[in-house]
Amino acid sequence: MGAPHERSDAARNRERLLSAARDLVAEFGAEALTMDALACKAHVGKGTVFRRFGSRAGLMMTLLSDSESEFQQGFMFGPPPLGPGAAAKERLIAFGEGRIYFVLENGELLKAAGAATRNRFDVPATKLSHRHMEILLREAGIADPWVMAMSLTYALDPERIVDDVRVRGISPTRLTDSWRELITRLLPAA
Amino acid sequence: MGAPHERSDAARNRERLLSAARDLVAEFGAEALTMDALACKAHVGKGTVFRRFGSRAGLMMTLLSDSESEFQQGFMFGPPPLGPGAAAKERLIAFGEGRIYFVLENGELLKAAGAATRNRFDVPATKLSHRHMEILLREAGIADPWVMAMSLTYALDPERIVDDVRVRGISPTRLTDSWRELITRLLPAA
DNA sequence: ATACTAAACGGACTATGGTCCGCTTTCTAT
DNA sequence: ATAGAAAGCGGACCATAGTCCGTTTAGTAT
Repeated sequence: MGAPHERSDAARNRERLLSAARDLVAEFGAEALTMDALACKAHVGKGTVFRRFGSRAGLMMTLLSDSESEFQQGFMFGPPPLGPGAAAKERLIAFGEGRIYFVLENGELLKAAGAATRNRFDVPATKLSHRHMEILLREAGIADPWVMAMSLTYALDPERIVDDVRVRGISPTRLTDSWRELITRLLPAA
Repeated sequence: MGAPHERSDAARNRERLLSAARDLVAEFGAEALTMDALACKAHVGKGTVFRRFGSRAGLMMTLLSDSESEFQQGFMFGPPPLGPGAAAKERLIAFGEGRIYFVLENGELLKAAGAATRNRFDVPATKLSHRHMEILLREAGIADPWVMAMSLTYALDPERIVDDVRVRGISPTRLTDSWRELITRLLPAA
């Protein structure tokens, strides 16, 4: 990405690693991916894996980045009600619904990305989500949008959503309905 | 606690372990406590530590149980507005405030207890909090109290509260104010 | 083509939570 | 007091994330 050329061996190894990681996730799931197995499958030393991605969480974030930036495009530049053009309340409702389905599709990766991080707020996508909600909440007249956005961020925590649906048997619809009720009550009627 | 006598050696070791654990937490903090160090300090085998507490999370929960049950007493049997006697809205506000201060006092232990568990909802105290809020939300006419209580549970996540205050520099007052705003808007005016 | 340098490499090593299982101790029934 | 059974014990062992550092290699300047 930066100016200084990436060495050819580095580029080759990155491709190998990414490809091997995708294979392993596809076959055994993100939970089961170990850094040793990845290094081995990619025919690369363990040190190389960690230099490239920093940590297991970093690897998961890299793996996520495609679908993630697609979702981000949606709420930042896409059509209303998710994108700009609708009222803050409608956008927040759409955002939460979108996020819930996004998490249910990429749940394993997201959980794995958040788990290894000291505070899960370090996940860049989470920061961006928070900022987005903060702006909408400010627009809607919430007194302390930053803190309120944090409450909502945790309410949409990947672990929470995935476990509600997969462990505790709550249907996605119940989650989105409840989110709608939460936002509807939270924000003053239009 | 059940009928069958606890063997005297088991009882002795439990005391040793608890005492050693409290010492270690007091001196180095809960984060820094390792199971090996605990076993060593208590002059006990590592297997004994795990048989007694099951896991690191289990140990932390045991360490918490005193202050925890005190807080639980407060919201279940204590005086209003925290305890029974006040309106659901007031009780929820008081509950959140109490929980925030409780977490700030026992944050390390709580984080450690939640971290090692598969889903942090496994922490018994968390389950109880959830149930308490569920009941109050039902009383206040929320459509899906179980799910809404889960959203609020995550909004009060120990990791969130501790990191907001200690890492992101948010004052406890801002947290409680925002919680009050959240509940006030969420629940219909009395 | 050669020599040089900075980047990249790899895998042994560490830290730590958790498991396993053969040995020891306590309790109880006789 | 003795023997047998059940509970408890301990520490070697395993899995896995992450670090360290001596060695190799790709690019570059001459």
